[in-house]
Amino acid sequence: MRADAARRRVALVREARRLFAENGSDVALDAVAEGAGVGIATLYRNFESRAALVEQVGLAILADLRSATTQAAADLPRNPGHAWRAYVDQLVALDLGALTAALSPDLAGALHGPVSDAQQLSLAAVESLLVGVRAAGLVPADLGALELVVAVGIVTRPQPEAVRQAAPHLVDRLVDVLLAGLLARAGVEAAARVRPT
Amino acid sequence: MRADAARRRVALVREARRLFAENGSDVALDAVAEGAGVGIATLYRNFESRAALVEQVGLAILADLRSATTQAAADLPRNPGHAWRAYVDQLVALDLGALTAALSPDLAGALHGPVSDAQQLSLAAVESLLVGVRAAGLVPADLGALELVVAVGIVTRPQPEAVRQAAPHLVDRLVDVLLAGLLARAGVEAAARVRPT
DNA sequence: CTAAACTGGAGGAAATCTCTCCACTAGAAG
DNA sequence: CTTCTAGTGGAGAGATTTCCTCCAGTTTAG
Repeated sequence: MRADAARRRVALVREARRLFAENGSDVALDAVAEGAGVGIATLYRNFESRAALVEQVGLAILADLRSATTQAAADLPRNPGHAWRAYVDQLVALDLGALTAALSPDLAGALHGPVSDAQQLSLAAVESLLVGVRAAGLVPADLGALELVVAVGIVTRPQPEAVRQAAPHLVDRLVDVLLAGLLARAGVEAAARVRPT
Repeated sequence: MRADAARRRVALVREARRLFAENGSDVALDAVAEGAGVGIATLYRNFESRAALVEQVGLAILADLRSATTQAAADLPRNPGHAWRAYVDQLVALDLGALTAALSPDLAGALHGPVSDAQQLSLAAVESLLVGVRAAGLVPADLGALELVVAVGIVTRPQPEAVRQAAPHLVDRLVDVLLAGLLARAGVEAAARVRPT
């Protein structure tokens, strides 16, 4: 494959990811091509169907999720509180909204196949990270990996311009409050363990 | 106006509200008419333009918001914790997602006019409710009315089927955790007031 | 420099959406 | 019950959007 062709392919996936996260996966393919600065023909040559493009976007996001998670797992023992907070911040920047909300209709048909495999790997990583996080008392015992990922996806789904303007930094605050809430719940559990009824 | 005509008009607004909340305000008007069980011509006779329909949906939601808020304000003195919780649960059932997320692009042009007036009234009501809620130590002092409304809108925006299936009851849990987080933050503030640094 | 890989975007086909028109249905007043 | 008229539904023309192919021309690698 020629070098410039590969570059264009990457640009297409990146732009598709951006647009999917912003508007859902039903964006016009023409818009993806234009946004990536390539002709529409190039898109169709690289991705046989819309589903193929969606799949690549899904894989890219899952790969990022997995690497962020491994990183956090390595940092956790040193400073649990800080590592956990930094991890969640990374998740926020990850277009999980695109994965869970926008892509899921298209990915539903791909319950088997590479996306599903990548998803299992990533979720397993998150789950094993959560073992340490729970032990550190940062989240309640019943917080699951899938639940965490979907929750972050919901909170960070991009909002229309008017909303962002009406309540700037709202997402950051929401994340702060959520983390505080998880911590509080973990605290309640711990107290119950120490002094059982 | 004939009685049956009025009934159809209401059905149209109700169906539009449902569909806007579910899919954003760019639903096909044909779909709204069909969902309401009336012909497309009836829709166009009642609402001159798409914007007129959107406006009515906005007014309906804002009216519900306001009445829920007044109700809660009346209940608050008797039992703050319970009233606050019940209020938030009501907000969750209110299609605020439709108001903030789906409608805002169309409503942006209506910055003056009936929708804007209704919004100011409703937000003023929420603000005055929050005075009591803050005093009861249930939320931090800097939680604003608009922020609360938009936050609930974000969290309750409807999710695609696949997401709902992957993590059922997630929205309920999110709301629980959020309330716990707000409470915890309010607690921190209170502690700081008692024992200032 | 040459061959082969690769490109862009015009444009036809297909789908979708908007909105009008008018023959008809069914409330309401007497 | 009859009559008058406000109100109805849905076909379909026209406008818009999206999909996808085709090929003359450009760019890279060797």
